[in-house]
Amino acid sequence: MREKIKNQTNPNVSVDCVVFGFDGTDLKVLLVQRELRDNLNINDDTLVLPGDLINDNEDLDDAASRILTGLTGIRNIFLEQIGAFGHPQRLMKERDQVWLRAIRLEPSARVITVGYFALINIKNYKVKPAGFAKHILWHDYDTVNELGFDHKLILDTAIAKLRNKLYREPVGFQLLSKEFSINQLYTLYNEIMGGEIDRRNFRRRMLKTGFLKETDNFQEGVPHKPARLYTFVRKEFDNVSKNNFKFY
Amino acid sequence: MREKIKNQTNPNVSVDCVVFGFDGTDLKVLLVQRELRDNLNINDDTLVLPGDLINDNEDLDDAASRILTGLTGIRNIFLEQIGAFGHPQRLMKERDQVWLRAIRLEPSARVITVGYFALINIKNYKVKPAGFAKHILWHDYDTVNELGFDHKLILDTAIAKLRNKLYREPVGFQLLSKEFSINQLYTLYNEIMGGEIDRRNFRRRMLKTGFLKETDNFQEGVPHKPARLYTFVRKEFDNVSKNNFKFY
DNA sequence: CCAAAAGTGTTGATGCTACACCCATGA
DNA sequence: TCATGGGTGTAGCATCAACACTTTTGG
Repeated sequence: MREKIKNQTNPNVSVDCVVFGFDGTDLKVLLVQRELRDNLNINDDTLVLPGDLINDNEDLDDAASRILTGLTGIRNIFLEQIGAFGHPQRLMKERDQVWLRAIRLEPSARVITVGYFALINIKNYKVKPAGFAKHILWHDYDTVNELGFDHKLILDTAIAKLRNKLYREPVGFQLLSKEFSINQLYTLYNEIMGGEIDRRNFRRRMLKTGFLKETDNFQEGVPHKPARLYTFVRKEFDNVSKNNFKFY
Repeated sequence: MREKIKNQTNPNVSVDCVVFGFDGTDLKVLLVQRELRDNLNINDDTLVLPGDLINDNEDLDDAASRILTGLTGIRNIFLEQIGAFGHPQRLMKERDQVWLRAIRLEPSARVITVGYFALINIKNYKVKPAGFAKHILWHDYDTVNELGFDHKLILDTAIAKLRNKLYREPVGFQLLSKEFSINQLYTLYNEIMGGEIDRRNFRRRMLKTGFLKETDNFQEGVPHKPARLYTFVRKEFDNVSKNNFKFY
């Protein structure tokens, strides 16, 4: 049997992470198949967000970092708190309880969770060979249905927060490679906003700001005219942004 | 000696509330002088946000409501979560520990707090006779200095969130009476934004939207031309707001 | 030469800023 | 009649949405 939680774990507070990634076309979310992750045999294919109870001497942000580094190997991930989720019944669905009884010292304890969202460049995340890491998967954001616990609610809150941030802050660049084309940036924004941004106006607005620095590099291996690549210059952005800049 | 906390209280999770009010001129915050509130004798005049540990069967939002209703008598207060604050040392300043030892069963327990902010019309809050409620006070937002625990951080986060919300959502009306003049609305926005909004342009923009319905009532008892009063019509606002409306 | 995406320009409407002055009222 | 805030008007500039066509490359 699996070793249960250690003593310094706080039984009442957990952290869950919504990790967004972008593959050039679609927005993705990192999900965990909990039965596989925890190596159980309870016939449960429920998907959940990666998360864990916090340690008693650990800051909330650090707990979130710990979870993400454990999953992806990446350090210094862009991370931001979504908020606390504490409905008294949030762990009480029967399926969820089965899993908790298998894994927790106090399966019926009241647990408040603190949600975080992260943005990572999907190419920096090495998908480990199937079988070893089958319990982790990049799921299309658009087609996520039910998740375990209240994780769908956390995901919905995360996307709202992301959209909101995207409006004024340069977080989109976290999801792209260091060099990117304007149209990749456009696709990203358009996808996340689920909406109809005009491609031509978007391009013009971005270029006018001056915080995109053009490089001498172009896309390679594409079956059409290769686009010029740009980098994001934070210093320039900070100037522009004082002037109440908006991305869309 | 004061009765200590009851058994069903969760020792690891609390809720703290930032209550903003507006008196027509200045933005105010509701603060508590903790020694007086808890009827202690520990020579401690530290100001803190109103807050409490949550009960184990109680939703976070409900805990915040409970605290506010207890303080002000008002039910159905506008309330919104700010986020969780969980630095491991957040209760460990010596002054804070003195107070905790006097009041808590587990004064050194790790406590994560969830912050909320509320907006109330200052006139709906009956200030009780001094002596009885001296421990509660409306403090000018501008002149708040240090607070106990990490409450200054929570307050700073709250004002940022308020400013952000103010931009797109009609929360300002929560701080005014049902009927208000355009210039009262202007003063409120200008005060909260700490900034220089043009009064005339603000008025024009607000009136153009159509979600302010003019009444036949005017200010009374003012030593100058009485302003016409308006009400806020949410239904109209929802129309306008689909169209990406911004307040400033 | 075809497909597919990159890249470019214009026009009209709208909104915003930055202004200064008169009005109505109570004291 | 004076002080105080209430209320109005305009002109120029900047921004934005809406829209279609040409260019460059790989296959």
